Amino acid sequence: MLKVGRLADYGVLILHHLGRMRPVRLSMESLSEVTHLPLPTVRKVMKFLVDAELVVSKRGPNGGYQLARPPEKVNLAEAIAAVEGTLALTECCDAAGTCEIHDRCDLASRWPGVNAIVMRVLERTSLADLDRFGRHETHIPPPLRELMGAPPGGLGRS
Amino acid sequence: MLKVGRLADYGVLILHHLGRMRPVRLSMESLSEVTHLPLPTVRKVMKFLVDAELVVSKRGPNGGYQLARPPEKVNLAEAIAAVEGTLALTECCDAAGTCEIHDRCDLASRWPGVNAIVMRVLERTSLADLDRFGRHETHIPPPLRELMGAPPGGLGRS
DNA sequence: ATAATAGTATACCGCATGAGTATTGAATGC
DNA sequence: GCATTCAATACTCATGCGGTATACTATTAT
Repeated sequence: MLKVGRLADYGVLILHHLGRMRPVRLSMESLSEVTHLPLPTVRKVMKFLVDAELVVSKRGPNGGYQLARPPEKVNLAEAIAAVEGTLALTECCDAAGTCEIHDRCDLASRWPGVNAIVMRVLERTSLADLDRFGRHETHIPPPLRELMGAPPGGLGRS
Repeated sequence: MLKVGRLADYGVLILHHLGRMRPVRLSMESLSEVTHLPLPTVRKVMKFLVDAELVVSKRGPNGGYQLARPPEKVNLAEAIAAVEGTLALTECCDAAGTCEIHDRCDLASRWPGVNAIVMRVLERTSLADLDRFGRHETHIPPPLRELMGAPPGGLGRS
């Protein structure tokens, strides 16, 4: 189903909210309330986000979390990766992949390319870009348009 | 981890192979051998591919499967969807979604937009395009370049 | 200093999902 | 009618993931 796990989804949701609230600091409890997610779940997610340095935390009374960077500078790829680890469409794409067929598979060398493209789509979509997506229209963030307009032969890094 | 299931991966592998062999007809047993996948697994996958009308089957002696369309006309989105059902990054994107937060979620209306873009990337990448992906370079299939509405004359790469 | 606040770290459970397998049935062609 | 090959169903099993509980540590206001 090509899905991102719920926790990662929650992560994006929380990051997005923190982005809108910046630079206000929000406690886990506040986040739990505003997102309607159970507190223990929020706890779990926040740990990932802190480890990934996407949010900064402060303890004590009046502590809480705030987005480490402006929302334009946080992309979906890193948000998802923070929670779920390396993004990999297939095992072939994962560094720690353990596909038994790998050696004899015609596609083992092809999947990473596909993976890279999907990744870039996510990389070039920021938390701020999310606000521009409506339910039915497909707004395309400028950085993405640029990506796809790249000359044949691939872009940038290889 | 944003992954596609193994069965779907197998599906693409098989479709790709059928594409290269077209219009030769291949039995499940042959497919099992050439892909190094267990026969029962191939059976399972083929059912999905037939139901989705991506391959046509023929029974009896000298029966087998062949790709229903030329490989340029079969894209990754439908290949994956054939095995895994509707592609949906999150529950919000799924028609049959049952997200408890949905009503109160800030992003419920935004995810489908992101989903749509990723989908298009997959839609515009055909089985034939796979051959153009090398391990380390990121070739972008022409239909994909065109997709994002790149201004005429194209843009320099980032 | 102390208490209240709030983040940090672990450890556990149960269920849903998906991978893999086996068996039996139906169609085709010689 | 018999060999061949696909079709359909049903089942097991393990893994992963979502969800939860609990105890601990750090910070700061007063």
